[in-house]
Amino acid sequence: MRADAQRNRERLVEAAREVFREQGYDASLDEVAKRAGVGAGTLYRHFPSRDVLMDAIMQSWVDRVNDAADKVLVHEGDSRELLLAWFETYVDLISMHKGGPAKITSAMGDATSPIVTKCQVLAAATQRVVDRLDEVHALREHIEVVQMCRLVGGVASVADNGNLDQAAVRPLLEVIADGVLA
Amino acid sequence: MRADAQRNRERLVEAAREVFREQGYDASLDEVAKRAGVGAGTLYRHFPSRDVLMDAIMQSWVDRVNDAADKVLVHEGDSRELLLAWFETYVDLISMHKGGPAKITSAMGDATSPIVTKCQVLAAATQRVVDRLDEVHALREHIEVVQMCRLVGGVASVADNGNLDQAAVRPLLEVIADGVLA
DNA sequence: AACTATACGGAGACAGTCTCCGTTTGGCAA
DNA sequence: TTGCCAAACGGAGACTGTCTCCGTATAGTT
Repeated sequence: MRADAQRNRERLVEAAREVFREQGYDASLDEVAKRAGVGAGTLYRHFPSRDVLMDAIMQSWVDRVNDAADKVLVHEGDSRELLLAWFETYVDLISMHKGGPAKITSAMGDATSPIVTKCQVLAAATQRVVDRLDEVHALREHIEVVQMCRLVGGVASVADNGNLDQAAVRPLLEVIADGVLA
Repeated sequence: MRADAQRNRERLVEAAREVFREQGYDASLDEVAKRAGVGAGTLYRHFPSRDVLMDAIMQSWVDRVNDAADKVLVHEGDSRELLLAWFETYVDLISMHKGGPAKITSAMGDATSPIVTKCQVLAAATQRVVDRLDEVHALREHIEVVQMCRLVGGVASVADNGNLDQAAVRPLLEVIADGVLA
C-alpha cells in the first residue's frame, strides 16, 4: 500500500472512532471524511460500507475483550458471581457506541458479516468463562455460547435503546444467569 | 374534523400499515403519502412523527394483544409451559414490522413515548399471565413485569435484527422462563 | 351564494449516501 | 535525477429521504 493511502486510512479510522463515540453508530460518514481531512471518495474506497469501517475501528477493541476476560476469570466467588461479572463486562464491551449492541449481536452467528471476526473474539472469551463453569458442572446442559451471547446482547440492545442504567440492567442479567445455571 | 381530513387520515393509516408491513419500520414516509394518494404535507400534518403514525397503525393491534392473552390463559399445562406460550406470543405480537421489537421495547417504561399506551396494553396482558402464575407461587419474588417485557423484548430484537427463526428463539425464551420461575 | 376556517399539495431546502472521473502523486526503473 | 504510470485522491453531483412553507382548494356555515 502506498504511503499516502496508509496515512489516510489511519486518519479515517481515528476520525471514525472519534465521531462514532460522540454521535453513535449512525453518525454521518461524510462527517468522518471531513474530520479526517480527506474526500468522501477516499473514505468509500478504503471502507466500502459502514460495517467495514466499524470493523477497522475495533481492532484495538479485541485486546480489551481478552484482557477483560482475564480479569473476570482471576476473580474469586461462586459461579453465579463469576457469570454475572462476565455478563456485566460483556454489556460494557459491546456498548461502546450507540447502536453497537444491536449491530454486534445481529452479526453473532452470521458468517457473512464484515465484523464476524470481532464476534468470534467475543464468543471465544465467553467460551473461556463457560469452560470454567463447566469444570464445576455449574451450567445447565445443551446451552450454547451463541445463545448466551444473544441473550446478553438482547439485554444490552434494550438498555442501549432505552437508555437504561446499570442498576436497571443488573436484574435482567440475574434472570439470565439463573436461567443458564443448573 | 372535516370530512376530507377524516378520509385522508384513514387512507394514510391504511397505506402506512401496508408499507410498514412490506418494508419495515424504516420505510419512506413519502412513499406512504404517495400510496395514500396525498401530499407529504398532509401526512406530516396528521402525523408529526413516524412514532405517532406507528401509534395510529396499532389501534387494532390492541385488541389482538388482549385476545392473544385470553387464548394463552385458557390453555392447560404447567407454569413453565404457560409462561413459554406467552413469551412466544409476545414475540410474535411485537414483531409485526422489522424494527418493531426494538421500538416497542425501548418505549417500555418511557412515559414520554408516543406509543406508551401500546406498551401499557402489552404490560397489562403480561401482568395477567404473571397474576396467574403468582396464584401458584410459581415466580421468583421481586420480578417486575417491565423487566420480563424487557427480557423478552431483547430476545425479539435480536431475532428481528439477525433474522432468527422460531427454532432459534425458543431456547432463549426457555432460559428466561427458567430464570424467572422460582 | 358568499364567506372563511380548515385542510390540501407539492415544490424545494436540507441532509446523508455513494459514485464517477479528471487530477495528483508516490515509488520505481532507467 | 528524471520520467513514467499505476495507484490514490477529492469533491462535484446524482440520488434518496425528511420535513416545511405557503399559495390554492374546499367543506361547512350563514
